[in-house]
Amino acid sequence: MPELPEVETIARGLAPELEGRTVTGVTVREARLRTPVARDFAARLRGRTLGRMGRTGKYLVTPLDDGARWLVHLGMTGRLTIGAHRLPILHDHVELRLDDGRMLVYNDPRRFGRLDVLDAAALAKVVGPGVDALDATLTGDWLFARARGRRTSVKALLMDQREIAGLGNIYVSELLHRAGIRPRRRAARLTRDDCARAIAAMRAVLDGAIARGGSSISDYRDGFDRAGSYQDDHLVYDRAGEPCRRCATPIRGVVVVGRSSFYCPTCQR
DNA sequence: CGCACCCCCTGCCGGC
DNA sequence: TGCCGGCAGGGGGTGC
Repeated sequence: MPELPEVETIARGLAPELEGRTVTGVTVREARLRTPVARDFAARLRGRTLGRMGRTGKYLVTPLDDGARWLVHLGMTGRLTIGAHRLPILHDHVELRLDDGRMLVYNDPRRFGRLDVLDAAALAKVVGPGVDALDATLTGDWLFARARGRRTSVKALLMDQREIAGLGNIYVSELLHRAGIRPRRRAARLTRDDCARAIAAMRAVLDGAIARGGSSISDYRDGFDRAGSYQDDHLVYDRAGEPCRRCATPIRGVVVVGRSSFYCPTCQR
């Protein structure tokens, strides 16, 4: 579910609420996430004061006062919300109580997410080498260089978190439409100009989505349990058969490297 | 190396 | 109406 704009929205919303707060209690109700919650998770978080929550790729990262980092990945259906104390509801797997009387709840029906407390070295391994999609060093020339000699599709390259961290299925479809590039195009066949347009489109799409609080297709909610609205601005994602908003050609839905993909056969080549 | 395919899970939707 | 198959925004592993 959550890609960069959704994770960024959560981080921006929760950071000022959490900074300086101390974790007074932790309850792990269900540890069987995709990566199981470690046995000492609660012990490593309890009593810690939280620093400023940030985002790298699709990970939420919060520094702790002992030098470790609290890490959250939302998988497909994870939600991390702050609010008044309440009784647990279905799929409330982890609960953090704060010294201001509120609590943070991690709810995740599919349990594909991850919660961990890691030192800097372990965190770097988990997060991987990918350059964050909003990093200013990403340029068309950078992408052009990374695409040289690659036999894979442009879609697979852009979705590869070891290359660019933060893009997922929705935003790759959206940015490729704006850049005029079909998702199955071989990465190595991108021109320098294609790459420049792709990077510019990526920034425009991500900035637009963040401004709208992310896309809420079904599950996504921000840190205050509010939906985003960028799904109303989608030009191609999940619009197979509907008219292209630029040229009215029916949008095509195809499968590329195992993921549903959407493009306009007229606007994209 | 790249990809198809499998897995992890629950929920929802469309077809019958 | 009810059941069942297919599919879903993520990521990791295997084997060809």
